[in-house]
Amino acid sequence: MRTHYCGELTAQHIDETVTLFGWVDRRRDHGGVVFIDLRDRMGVVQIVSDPERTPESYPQADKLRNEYVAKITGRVSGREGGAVNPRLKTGDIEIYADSIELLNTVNKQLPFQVSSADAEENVREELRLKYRYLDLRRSRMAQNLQTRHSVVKAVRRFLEDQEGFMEIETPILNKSTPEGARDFIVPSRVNLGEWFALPQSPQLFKQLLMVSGCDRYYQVARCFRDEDLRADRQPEFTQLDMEMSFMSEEEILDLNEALISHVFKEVKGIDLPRPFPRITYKDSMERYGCDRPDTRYGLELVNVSDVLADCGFKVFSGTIKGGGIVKILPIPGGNDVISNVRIKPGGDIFREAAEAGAKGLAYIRVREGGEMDTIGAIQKGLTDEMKAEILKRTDAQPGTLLLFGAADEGTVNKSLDRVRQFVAKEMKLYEEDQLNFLWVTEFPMFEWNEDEKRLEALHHPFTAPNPEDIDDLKTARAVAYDMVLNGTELGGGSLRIYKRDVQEKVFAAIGLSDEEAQEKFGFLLNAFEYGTPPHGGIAFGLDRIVMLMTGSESIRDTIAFPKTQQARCLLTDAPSNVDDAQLEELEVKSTYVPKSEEDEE
RNA sequence: GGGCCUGUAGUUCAAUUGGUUAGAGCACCGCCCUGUCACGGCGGAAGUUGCGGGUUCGAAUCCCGUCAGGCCCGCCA
Repeated sequence: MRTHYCGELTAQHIDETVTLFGWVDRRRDHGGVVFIDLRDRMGVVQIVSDPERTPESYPQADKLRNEYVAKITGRVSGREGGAVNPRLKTGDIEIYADSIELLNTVNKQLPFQVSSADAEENVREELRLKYRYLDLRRSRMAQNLQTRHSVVKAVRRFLEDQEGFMEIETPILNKSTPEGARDFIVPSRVNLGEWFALPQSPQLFKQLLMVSGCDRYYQVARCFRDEDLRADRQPEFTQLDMEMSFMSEEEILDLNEALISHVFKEVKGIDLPRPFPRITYKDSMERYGCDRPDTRYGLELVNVSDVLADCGFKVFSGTIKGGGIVKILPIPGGNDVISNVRIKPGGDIFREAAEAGAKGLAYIRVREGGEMDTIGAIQKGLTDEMKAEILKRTDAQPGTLLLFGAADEGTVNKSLDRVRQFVAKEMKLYEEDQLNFLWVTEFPMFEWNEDEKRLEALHHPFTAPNPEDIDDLKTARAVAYDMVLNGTELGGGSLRIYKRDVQEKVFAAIGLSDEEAQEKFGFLLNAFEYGTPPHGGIAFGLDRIVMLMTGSESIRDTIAFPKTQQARCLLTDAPSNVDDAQLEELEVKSTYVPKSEEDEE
């Protein structure tokens, strides 16, 4: 039996006889003495074998190669003087191998090097995913899985042991819901011609659990969305899903700050300052142009529409008269860092703005004494009063570069937000290890969907409207909140509607007829008739949290077996064809025609 | 659906910008070496340059198509 993990041995174990199981991370053969770095999921320890001190094990030690699997029994021995390896956690000790049992060999050339000594080498992700079992042996990925586990463990300890939450599983086979992302659908053999959908979130079930009196529910919940993939989006992902009854918004935010603080303390040893700062959605859009601002740096946007409404520069005044706005992104020190070439068409900063829909980027360079250096048309079009007001509002100092966005509000916000993030990254305005948490609150209930010419729930249609705004639902604020870390949304939630009449009004606002509402959500409306408690909740993206905590660039590096951007599993080659017999039994037939055959017809 | 990037030995990268036999580190195989820890030394094997077509006296390099992977837009309540 194994007595210890390789990576956990220390000087405390000196003179103990231990039995280890692991993989050969590296082998150094000196012709008489052989050193083997044996690795398991806890780390690496050095094994020593030579013909004089360990004659029994030496012939076996000679046969070991990279990634062979071995059982090793031996005595823990302290290292002395220069033999100590301070770079290794187990570097104070080594094991003299009394016996080495070779349990399995590697029979093919390894597709890439697994050893932690080669960790800095960037192996193609395609290969890593095909041989994921080898990739997960590598130290970085093994640590990511460990961190993920530690986060979940900390969440469970906090919610269950300190706060009385209960984990309850909700169904994977569900009724398909309209609104939101595309569903993955599953045919029912028992009910031919009918379909299940995989859950996009356990939203309705967790609300029904509140009706059931479960009071404080959580779940480590797998969710499915059949949409295109990104670095931070997989078709199946994991949410830390919570719902609680009889709690105010304030109490829910406080509990969740405590939860996240607990996780960072347990997993990273970091004490987060509390309470987390808050900003309303409205303020966030005004000051940052987005609803999940990165607050590690300033660069706040300044609205100058009222100042420039009547200015002589037609691009500004015309835009404002046409219902648009003009905002400034002031960049202190930007004059020295950002050349005109980069702001004009063809430049990298222009491109950032243009990709968000901006047609151009007007600019003013603030010089000594508040002199403004800019193109003639702006110079002439602005009065001295306007210039003074701009300097005042932007608090611009000599050296500050003012970038202007002039368009409809959405385009201005989107483009200046992009430029703001781009510039901050390039000017290194923040430290990589900074952690700026933020609550964004008071999201609007709805936004206008131009394509479908109707209101759409911004969060989801079960979100409670702010009681102050109940008279005009269409423009109402919701009691909804997002937790943001360094510009990434970690999670979001809301108080929920728990009265039938309010829920019906919200369905009506998004254009659901009574019949549709009844067909899709009748069970929920019905439940509201039987004593539903006031309740609310939140859901965190576990993959994203782990991504940020491990410094990963993609959530794929936090998931054991992720899909590629084409939504394929390179390891198992899913998805794949199924037998005709399987389809016949389900009375399902594919109408898909491969592209090549289409052309032939 | 769209834009951009990548694909060369098992692997990570080169290849003087279209010019001789496509090179190097690590891995692999063999020999040597008793204190290394990215051990060292000597030698060896290893390539349909993703695939298909084209331009050219000549293509890893240029063009077209295609496949795979990645980043982004759309999409993701």
